[in-house]
Amino acid sequence: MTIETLNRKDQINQVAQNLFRERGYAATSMRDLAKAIGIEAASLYSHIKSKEELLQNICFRIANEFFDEYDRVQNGTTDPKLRFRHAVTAHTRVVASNLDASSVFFNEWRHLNEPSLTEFKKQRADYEERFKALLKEGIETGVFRQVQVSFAMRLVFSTLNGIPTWYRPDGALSPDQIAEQIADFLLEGLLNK
Amino acid sequence: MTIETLNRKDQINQVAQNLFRERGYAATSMRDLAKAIGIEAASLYSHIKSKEELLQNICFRIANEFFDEYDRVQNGTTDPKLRFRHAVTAHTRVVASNLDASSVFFNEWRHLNEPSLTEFKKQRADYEERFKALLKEGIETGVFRQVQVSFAMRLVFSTLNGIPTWYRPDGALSPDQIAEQIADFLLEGLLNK
DNA sequence: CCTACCGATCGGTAGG
DNA sequence: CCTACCGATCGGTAGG
Repeated sequence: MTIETLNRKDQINQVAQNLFRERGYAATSMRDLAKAIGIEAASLYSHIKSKEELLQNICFRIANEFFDEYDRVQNGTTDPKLRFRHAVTAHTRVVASNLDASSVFFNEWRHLNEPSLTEFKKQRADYEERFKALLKEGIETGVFRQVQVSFAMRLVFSTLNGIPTWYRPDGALSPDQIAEQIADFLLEGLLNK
Repeated sequence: MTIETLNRKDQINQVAQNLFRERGYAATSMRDLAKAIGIEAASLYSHIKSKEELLQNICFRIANEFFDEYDRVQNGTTDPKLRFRHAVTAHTRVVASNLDASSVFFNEWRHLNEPSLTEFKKQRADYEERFKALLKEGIETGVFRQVQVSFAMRLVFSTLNGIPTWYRPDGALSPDQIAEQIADFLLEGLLNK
């Protein structure tokens, strides 16, 4: 594999991320993708195997980033409040640094075929369990209120996974800044107490 | 228009809501829809004008429900904290009572064509402004913390609009119960203070 | 990376 | 509500 085809392959993946996010996977044709790159649709298949392979690459790459970043920030931290805060900022960092790909991860995974679909759901459930464990830890140590763990986990992820719907990297807030503010919001709420 | 075709039309709209939610608008064919009902695809067009008309009906019906329910609960309330709480519970009630349709409203609106697309965005922006006004009111009266209004509004809607991803009506919590708990979560946060 | 092409499927219409 | 059908477009392959 030459350097030229490697670069072209990266370009295909990047443009696919953007189109899948903007129009949705099903509404994006391979001809749309080829046109955005400037080649013929048939030429795409010199670099990739199928349309679904593009979706798989996006979904599992982001899944890996979530796990890697989580492990990185949890390493050595024991304080429940800080552990939760680090998990939130790690997740936010991955989302804010991969807006196209994370949007596809959140919204287009249902178009995966088996066995990828089952594997995807499994990894997502494993990741969610990590956040549930953090919430449980915080409640048992009295740091968090007596919330229902599964319910709180869903609300936390709703907040975090909604980031691509409004965050613009050219805006006033950097990824680290929104990560801090989202953590504050989840921990403190809106009330002035 | 006979009673039979009216019922059939309602049935088409209801099944379309469900399929558009489960598979996405673009990935749902008119043949899928017809098959789920038990008629031929061509027969759908005795009751509806086009596939997009189905999407328009869903999106604008839900938009109207959001406005109507908001107006209903705000009527007469002046306390900032209560006004916000009522807005959250009203929104949650509409979502939890229309899980299929509200999912389509949140995720499939981009498939609307002009001029519906512009009209949809306008109505959504108007609705969001109402929540921003409530947040601003709460901050100015010292009830809420000094959060950035636009940012807080986005986080609130992320939480509320994520409901269809996890809420199951056959679960332990009723729509009114989750509405209360979500309002608590948004106001109080996670910390045990 | 292209031209040429494949069978399948799409939203929708004509006519009854 | 059906049969029969339309032109357009889909993901992908053969062969160079």
